[in-house]
Amino acid sequence: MNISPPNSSSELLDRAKNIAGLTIQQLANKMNVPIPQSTTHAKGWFGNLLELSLGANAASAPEPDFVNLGIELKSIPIDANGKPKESTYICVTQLDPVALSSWEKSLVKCKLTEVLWVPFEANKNTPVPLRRIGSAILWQPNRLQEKQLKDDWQELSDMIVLGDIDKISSSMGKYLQIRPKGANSKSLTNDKNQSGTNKLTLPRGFYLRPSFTHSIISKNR
DNA sequence: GCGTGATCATAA
DNA sequence: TTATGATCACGC
Repeated sequence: MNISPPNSSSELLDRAKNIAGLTIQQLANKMNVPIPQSTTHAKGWFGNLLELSLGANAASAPEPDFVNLGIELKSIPIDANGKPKESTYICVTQLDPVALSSWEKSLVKCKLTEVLWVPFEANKNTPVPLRRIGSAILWQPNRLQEKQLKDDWQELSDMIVLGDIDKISSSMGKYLQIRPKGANSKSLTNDKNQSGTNKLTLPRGFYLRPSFTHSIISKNR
């Protein structure tokens, strides 16, 4: 089942409203896709189902899911109290001096310009098919939120530019953190920011802490 | 390997 | 219980 991209943000919101309240089973049936037995080996499965359902471009390119609208789609697992269970992956940590030169040019800002958050139940006691999809929230960072992200981004980016990427720990950053993002701990990627010759390092990505995403999905409903 | 979609698993 | 560091699957 193929769904064309929405032509406007309101059309996108309408589509999201139409799937709110459905169980994962119901949405999977609607899209005619099988539900995995376990999410252990299908970690991004629900995110992909959501993309299909709303008509996102299926390309795995470093750009928003709805290119024409500049909107990124994020599914977010929440517990019974509506709190995010996990941090939210945003994008890879680019190890390129140009990309790290300013917040405005960063992939993080590009991805977080406007986001459609789709919360869903993820209680471990609820079988995956019975978990329900929540009400989507179309969000743009306010001035405070953008400053919070920018400050963390700046601090972390400065370290990378200075060649201190191996000193970065996930505990750094109040709202935005950097964590490993690779096939495994042996994965390597080229760090172009080292002084002198290039050096290989662990690939990493930017993530939003649960406290930040919680403020987004709780304030708006 | 890179970038997408993320969650898992264990240490703290 | 929470968060860090590790890992899974896919297209190219």
